[in-house]
Amino acid sequence: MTATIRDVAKLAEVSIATVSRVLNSKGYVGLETKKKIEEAIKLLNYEPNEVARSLTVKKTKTVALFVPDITNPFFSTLAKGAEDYANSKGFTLILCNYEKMGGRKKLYVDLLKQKYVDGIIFAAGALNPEDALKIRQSKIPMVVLDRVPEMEIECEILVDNYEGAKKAVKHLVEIGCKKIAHIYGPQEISTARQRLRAYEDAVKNLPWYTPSLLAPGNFSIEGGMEATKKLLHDHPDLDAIFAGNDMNAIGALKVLYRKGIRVPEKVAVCGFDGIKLTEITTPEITTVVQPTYEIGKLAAENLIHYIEHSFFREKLIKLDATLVVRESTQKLERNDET
Amino acid sequence: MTATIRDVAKLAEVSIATVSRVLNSKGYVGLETKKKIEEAIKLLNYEPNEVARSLTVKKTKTVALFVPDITNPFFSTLAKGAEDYANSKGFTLILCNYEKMGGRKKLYVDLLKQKYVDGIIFAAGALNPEDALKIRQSKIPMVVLDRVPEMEIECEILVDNYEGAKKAVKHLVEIGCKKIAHIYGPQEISTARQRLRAYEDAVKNLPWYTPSLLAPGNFSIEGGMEATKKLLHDHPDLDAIFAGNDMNAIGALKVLYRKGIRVPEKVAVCGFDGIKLTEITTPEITTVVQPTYEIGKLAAENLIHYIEHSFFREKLIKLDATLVVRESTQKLERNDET
DNA sequence: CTGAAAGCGCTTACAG
DNA sequence: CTGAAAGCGCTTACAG
Repeated sequence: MTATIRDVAKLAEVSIATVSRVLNSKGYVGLETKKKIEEAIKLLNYEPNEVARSLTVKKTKTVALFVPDITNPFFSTLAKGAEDYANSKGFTLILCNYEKMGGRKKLYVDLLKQKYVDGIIFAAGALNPEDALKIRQSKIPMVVLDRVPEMEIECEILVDNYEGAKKAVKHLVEIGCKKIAHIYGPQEISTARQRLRAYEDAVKNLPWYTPSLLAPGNFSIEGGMEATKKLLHDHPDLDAIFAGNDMNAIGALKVLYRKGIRVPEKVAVCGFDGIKLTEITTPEITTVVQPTYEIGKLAAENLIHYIEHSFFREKLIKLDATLVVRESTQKLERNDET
Repeated sequence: MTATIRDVAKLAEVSIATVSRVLNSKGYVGLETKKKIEEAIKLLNYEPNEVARSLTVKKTKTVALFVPDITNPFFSTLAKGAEDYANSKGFTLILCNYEKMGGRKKLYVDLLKQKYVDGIIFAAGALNPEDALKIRQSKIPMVVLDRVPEMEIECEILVDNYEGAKKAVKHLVEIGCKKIAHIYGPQEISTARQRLRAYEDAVKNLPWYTPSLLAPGNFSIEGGMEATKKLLHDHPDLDAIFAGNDMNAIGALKVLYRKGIRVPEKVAVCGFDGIKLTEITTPEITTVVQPTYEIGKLAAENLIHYIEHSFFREKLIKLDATLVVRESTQKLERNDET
């Protein structure tokens, strides 16, 4: 049916070992024989069988990406960054959603190991220590886009969530907000913890601060809506919401709009992540932008570098998040005209 | 290192052939021997090597999903539907973005073939006849979520875009719109063509209709913005926009808002697809909802059924799109109170 | 019911 | 510079 290396060898009148050498440009091959072999390859339209190759070299040029939910724009752009790079290197990317996967997660990793997946990228999210350990034991190289407590990771890519969040809260203070609430994300996720901590550090000594200005938003639109309702109920006079992520901010915006509370005049809103959606809402949302596509790309880049050279180029990559001010916090500042 | 079938055989004091039989629950195996083997497997923590297995059975329990852009919410929820199902069947899903892939597309398919990918799902988008043919020649089974001109596809999943679009335009007419523009999508995509045709059929005999009420929007937010600007320029009196997809509608909304044109009072807006975003904008967008997650799931389901049984359960699956009326077209109807 | 042997399509020392 | 042979870890007829 499809040609094999044996067919090529026969046609070129050489051994399969020699064909293999030219295929992998490895070891010496006479110029003449090389020509003959290349012709045969062309003639037969031969393409090496990657599965057979994988069986002997134990590599598949395949990496897996675990995300909590590909449906979240943050993760889909991350995925795109990773996939684009992987593809450019001849790698193939396996998508794994692990939200509420429960026991499946272990199985998934086992399956990947059985398939000789070369490496795994683990995006931020509930990678708890146990899971991490399990994956670690599988010996599959991984890069992690989140801090995993009490565990040495070979390669992490970390965005400075703390500083990013601090910038956001400071900004809100600077524009004159006097009662800033925070919708926090799942506390098993380190980024959510950092953002919360930055908020607390920034406001704990301010006169108006009270812990009831905190509400959980589960990093989702719905969660953001619930949290906002609760916050407004407890603090009708709040004048700003620092949302744990953009989805929360969008939820907040929605509730505020429904209640007829004007943004930013009455309540300013700031998000985190910098997903594209924040540019299309009305008003557009001020947010702390992460280099999301870049993160995905870097993750793939470092992982593939490891796969090909057996060492990580960088052990820890730190990136900054930058505050992008938009309409949702244009409260007191007015520089429309000069 | 890791245990192989040989280790299991040795420990259980049988041949590897017998181990293979219990592994695949295929062929007769004595109860006693089976027990012994199962114990050995447990003891050694043995897990079969899928790559070796693939080499002989020529199947990998892997499917690929081609999408133009995973970053578009429509495709990410489609991907989730496909991945969830694939995973539930022990399959693994490879993500392929093919937007502007150019020559890469062929290579990608070749690569997948070399890797023994069992099947491909091709989402709507620029699957032009040439590409389709190339893929077809690869003999990899595929399900296509789009109409491919002049080509027999083994399994297609089609949403009735024509009827869906018709419902949308009729709705706009019914609420009293007298000058309805349409932002159309890339005409190499059949769904875009169908939506355009439905619009034309619905309005071509109405007195106000003129072809300049059409503008291309490229199915993107930016494209929707451009188109809207152009339409407003040419027709300051237009009172409704039927956008080719939700991204276009979001773009339209944005431009209208910036220009201070109220939606829906002055201009009604209707989208297509039913991505989640349409629920979070202000106003919420009326749209023609496709069963997106379901489409992804059905695609995976039919493809995997084919892979496992060598025939497609259904050759053609037709689904309906339903109009969901929301704020952006609440122009004349008012049923807040009874 | 079970085993020996061939084979899937490659790569990799090892000789020469 | 090139080839014969072993091996990667399975499955699958074929005997028995």
